[in-house]
Amino acid sequence: MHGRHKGRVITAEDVARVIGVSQSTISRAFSNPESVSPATRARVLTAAQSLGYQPNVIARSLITRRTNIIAIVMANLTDPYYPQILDTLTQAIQARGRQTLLFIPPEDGTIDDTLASLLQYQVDAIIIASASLTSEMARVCAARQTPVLLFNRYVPGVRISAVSCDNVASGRDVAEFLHGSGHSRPAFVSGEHGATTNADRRAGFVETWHELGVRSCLQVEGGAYTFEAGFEAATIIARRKRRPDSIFFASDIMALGGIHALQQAGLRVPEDISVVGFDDVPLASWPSFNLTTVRQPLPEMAEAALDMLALDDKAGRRRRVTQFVPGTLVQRGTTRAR
Amino acid sequence: MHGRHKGRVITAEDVARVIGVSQSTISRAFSNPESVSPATRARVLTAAQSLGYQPNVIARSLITRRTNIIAIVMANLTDPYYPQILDTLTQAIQARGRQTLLFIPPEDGTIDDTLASLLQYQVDAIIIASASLTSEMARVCAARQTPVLLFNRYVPGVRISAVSCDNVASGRDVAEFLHGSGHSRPAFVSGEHGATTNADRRAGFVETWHELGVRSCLQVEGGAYTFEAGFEAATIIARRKRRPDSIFFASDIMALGGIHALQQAGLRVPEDISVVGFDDVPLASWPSFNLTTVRQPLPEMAEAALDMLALDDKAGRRRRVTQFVPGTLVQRGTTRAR
DNA sequence: TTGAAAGCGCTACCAA
DNA sequence: TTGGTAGCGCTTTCAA
Repeated sequence: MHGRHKGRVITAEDVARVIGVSQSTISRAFSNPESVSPATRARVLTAAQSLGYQPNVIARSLITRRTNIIAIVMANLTDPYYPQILDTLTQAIQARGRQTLLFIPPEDGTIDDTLASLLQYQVDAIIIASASLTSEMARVCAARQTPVLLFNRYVPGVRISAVSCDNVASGRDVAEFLHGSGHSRPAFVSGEHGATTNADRRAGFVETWHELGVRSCLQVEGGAYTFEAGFEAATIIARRKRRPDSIFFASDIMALGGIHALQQAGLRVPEDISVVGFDDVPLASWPSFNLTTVRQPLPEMAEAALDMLALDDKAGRRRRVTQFVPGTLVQRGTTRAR
Repeated sequence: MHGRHKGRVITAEDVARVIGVSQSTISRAFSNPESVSPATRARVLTAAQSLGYQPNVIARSLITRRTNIIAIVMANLTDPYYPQILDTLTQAIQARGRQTLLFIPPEDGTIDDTLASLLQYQVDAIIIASASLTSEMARVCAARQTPVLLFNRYVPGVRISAVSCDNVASGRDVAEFLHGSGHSRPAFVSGEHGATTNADRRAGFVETWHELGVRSCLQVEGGAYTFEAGFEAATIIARRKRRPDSIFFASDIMALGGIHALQQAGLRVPEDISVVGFDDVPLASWPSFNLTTVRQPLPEMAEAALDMLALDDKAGRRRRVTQFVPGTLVQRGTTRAR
């Protein structure tokens, strides 16, 4: 008997008529159950069920000024790390009773246009998980009272909320781990140029080796978080006279490309050279890779992000800060003590 | 000067007041520009720009009964094939001026609950790219006039629109290719039990070998589209006395697991045994895998899906059929002529 | 080409 | 606890 009313959508008015109460009562039974007597509520729910009625959340949003929709802006869905982020964030969003609007910005266009069209949808918040945004656009969002948060990155000097893995600390961890297991000739292969993720991982890693008394840390520019970039960087490293005994790649995918290059150059991992990645993407734990890496604390990062957005805080008073969540070194088979 | 009105959101009424026209005119200038004189339209747009006005699409949806939002239901974001689907679909949706609401159904719960909450959001259509749906729920959606489409799967016997790769034909292609390149002892490793994708790939493959006069095609149950399932199936195959000379895995990820198992068993791919996968996920083309596989025509499938949903057809008259789009065999390094 | 007015389905206030 | 009523911001007739 569900909504058999050919084409007509059932409204609260319809339900009200059927059981002889006012439309307001139907509304209250759904949006504020305590304000209706248990008996009435039961009758409403039963009638709604049999008529196939469900509140129209669009109409609700118009008056409450809340859509319960959170936008996620994300390019690069083909990089295996991003789906992980999307999965974690979306599940966290749904766990809080919200829904996810997914935006993939066009490759060429600026993200500002994307954001503008997002704002039309009256989303409650925007989480940007790739690309950045101009300070102009940040101002527009602020004026609209729409909280914006950068996930997995931050923009130094711009006052936008951000949640990121503590990349500096993790870089340190990797350096200390390698040093502690007897390595003394480290190398770092960087990823996307200009990304804070990249710069911070390097900074933590390189500085720590310095503090540990190791003067020279070889640094090779990868240029992108890709298999090919890792491959090429490792090829260069493999050809050096004085080879490093360990390489820290700025991402797992780069590390996998790097390992392939090292093996092609006749080097064994980890016997001849240790390799550490970053992200702990699903592939990293596959037996064929078994990559030592840094796991980003995605669930904690997602929770921190949603907390910062203060979705339930009607006053709209939220902290605008950058929050760093520590990662975890996961030891697998691509490193070994020297 | 963008929307500096502390907290107040700019409405069409505000713009109207500023330039001394009616609110209707503002509305028309945005939703139906031809119905307004060029001069007026220009004034409206200028004023809107400087005030930071943008139409509220929620309010618009309430009256037009179209949200321009399409829901995608997808679990398994960690499997690398699904992000590819999501990416392609979302970009196609955006190219048609719509937005994507992403739903990840809870692992335990039925998809019916998910769909119910989706309908509240008044989405214009629902694309289900993982899991299936009950015929009961299909009826509810039909009553609500919300078109539903299954992507990458179909339910035989249930009248729901569906778009899928032509898995039977691709299974044939693989068989013919292997036969043509001198193989004569084929094996098929199946994936998720009960999935049409799986059954169709097998059917096309096995039947074709029969037609080609090869009686026995070894069939091993993998049970899931996972690395481990492929690994275990290949381990069993490697132990057989009379080994196949080629294995067709129901998915790329399984094939990669299988290759790892074969290599551990001391077999060389493709020298001792050829391997073919399915999907052409990004990893498949990485130099370290270089997997021969079947590429699913995702862009074409996405276009077909959106066409079938007939979003612009106000009459709501849509074909309810299953459409199969042919895939392409991509020859790489895991197969060779015998 | 433009404006006035009705109303989309709901929430929220106030009175009963 | 319930009902009446006034909108939320927009689109869409219908007249002017």
